[in-house]
Amino acid sequence: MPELPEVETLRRQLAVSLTAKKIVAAELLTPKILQGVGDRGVADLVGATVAGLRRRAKYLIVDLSNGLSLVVHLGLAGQVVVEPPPAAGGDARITGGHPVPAFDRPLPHKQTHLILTLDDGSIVYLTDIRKFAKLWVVPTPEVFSVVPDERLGVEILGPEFTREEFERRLRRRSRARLKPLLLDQSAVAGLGNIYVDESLWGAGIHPLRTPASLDDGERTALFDEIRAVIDLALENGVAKIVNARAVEGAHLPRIHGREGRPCPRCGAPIEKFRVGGRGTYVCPVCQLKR
DNA sequence: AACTACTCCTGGAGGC
DNA sequence: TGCCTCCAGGAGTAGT
Repeated sequence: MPELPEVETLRRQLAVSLTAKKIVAAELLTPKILQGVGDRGVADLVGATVAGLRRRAKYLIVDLSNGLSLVVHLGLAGQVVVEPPPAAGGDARITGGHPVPAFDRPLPHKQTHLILTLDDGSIVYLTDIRKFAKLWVVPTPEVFSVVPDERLGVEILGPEFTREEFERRLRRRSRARLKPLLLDQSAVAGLGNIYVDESLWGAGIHPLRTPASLDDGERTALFDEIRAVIDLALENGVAKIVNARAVEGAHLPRIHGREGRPCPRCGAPIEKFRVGGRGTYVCPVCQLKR
């Protein structure tokens, strides 16, 4: 599930709750999620203090005081829960990522793959029902080997995401269909299936259109909508989807996961079809194929 | 360059 | 109730 807004929202919360805390225990319950870079493991995290949290595309980077970094990719169904220390009383769990299993399930459970215990008694749990999540433990200067710029395109929230840079990247793949192009992390980094559908709907552009078919106004609209939908999710809450359906009443998503329901702009029934194997939602009236 | 298929996994939903 | 099939928000690789 987790796309840029979900990972960034999680990063912001973890920055508050983990920074300056020391890791006193680390347990990896599912070894296969740890990716091999050198011989480092989660045991190397013990004794280190969390120096800060960064994000690149959908990767979460936990920088530690001992020169190592823990890099996490939540994949399709990764979830993080931080259980506050018992003494904290009313403090709620911090939760992020895929909402299944329910965040309030007792932890750990059989889908829990990593447990980090901090020196204030709080516990960080990484859960993933599908085991597609990935972890790396690498020296901080080598984080780039996990998240290389040649595989990860322009960062949407960064200063380099300008209209000019976006258009340059569209021009490079002018005959590709927009949906797979926007999903390709090496073009624009951070979008996933939900936010691509939302951006294209916002701009009134059909996912099977190509960059070459867009006029000036459409290119600008698409650029603006990508920023707008990401900002909306960061400010007002991320898209709420459970079992591939939009949660009724949530402000996002507006179109993804809403097959047959009325388009919020024109009222036409939203349609679903497949593009490159991915479930894709469009308003057949607002998003003309042209 | 662009597209498809297949892979890693497991759980939930819907059809019968 | 059970069994079957399909589907799922990511991303890498291989083949056409």
